[in-house]
Amino acid sequence: MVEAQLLSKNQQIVLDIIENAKAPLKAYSILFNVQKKGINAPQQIYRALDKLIEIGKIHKIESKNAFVACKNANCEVSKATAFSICERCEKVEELNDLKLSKYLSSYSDKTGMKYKKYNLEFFGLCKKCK
Amino acid sequence: MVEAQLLSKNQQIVLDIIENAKAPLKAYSILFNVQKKGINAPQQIYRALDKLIEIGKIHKIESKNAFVACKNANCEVSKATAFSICERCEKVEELNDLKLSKYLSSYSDKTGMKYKKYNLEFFGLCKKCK
DNA sequence: TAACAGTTTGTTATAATATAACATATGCAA
DNA sequence: TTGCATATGTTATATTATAACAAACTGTTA
Repeated sequence: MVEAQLLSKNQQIVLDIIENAKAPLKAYSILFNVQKKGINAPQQIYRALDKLIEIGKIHKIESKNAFVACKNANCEVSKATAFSICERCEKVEELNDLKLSKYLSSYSDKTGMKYKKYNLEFFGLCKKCK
Repeated sequence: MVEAQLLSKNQQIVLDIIENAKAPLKAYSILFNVQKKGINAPQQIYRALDKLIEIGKIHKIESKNAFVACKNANCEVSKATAFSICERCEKVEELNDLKLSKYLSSYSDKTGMKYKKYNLEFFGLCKKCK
């Protein structure tokens, strides 16, 4: 059993905001939302984000420079991530498909290079936007 | 048969630089390299990059904000991209694995959402760095 | 040819994203 | 209670990307 990670004050504030958001949040939009709580500088946001990513609590959506909470229970480390992104409404869902993650985690290319980590982003139209 | 796309002057300059580079290039590093050719502003670079991406001549490595030439002959549109990225030396290779691309292109998730496009980035250590 | 639409270019300015550097404070173990 | 790692606060700056507008070029077609 692994201990639950204790978060610092700023880390918890940032995580709460991301977890309660309905869409991926950008760093500066997080910043504007926490200025009432005494966080004033981008550094404070980015430091919290870095830590939260490191321990797997959130993921960065690279194509959007935005951050989402991890939906996979007890995700301690982010090394295998896959997202579904709607190109119209910008809705983002983390995929949780064991078959897909097994396939990709065990993937090795022609040169025999083995991978420790991957990130996959799918784009299309979600149900509502179709 | 599809006609080869004719590139404008700036588009060709930017493409040449990216094609001759051994690693992904960042927009501003491209800019510094073409100032002798009369290109002075980021807009000119980003416009060329946008067009080159649109027609599939180059791809953006999202995790690095950098650009590489497409290695797949006659790639007209970028809708299925996969890269191998070395975390030590930053070497990036475009994967060209028909099995992988078929698997991902035909992937549909539990909700039945179908995807038009994907981008996959694998991270690890390349042969040299292992 | 002249008028036109579409695209590309050039240019200045600014927005958005992210990190450097340094001083101080806090938690906690030896 | 000292020492160390981590977290915080703060100012400044680097990096990445887009807005907005005017001018030039290209290929139609009236």
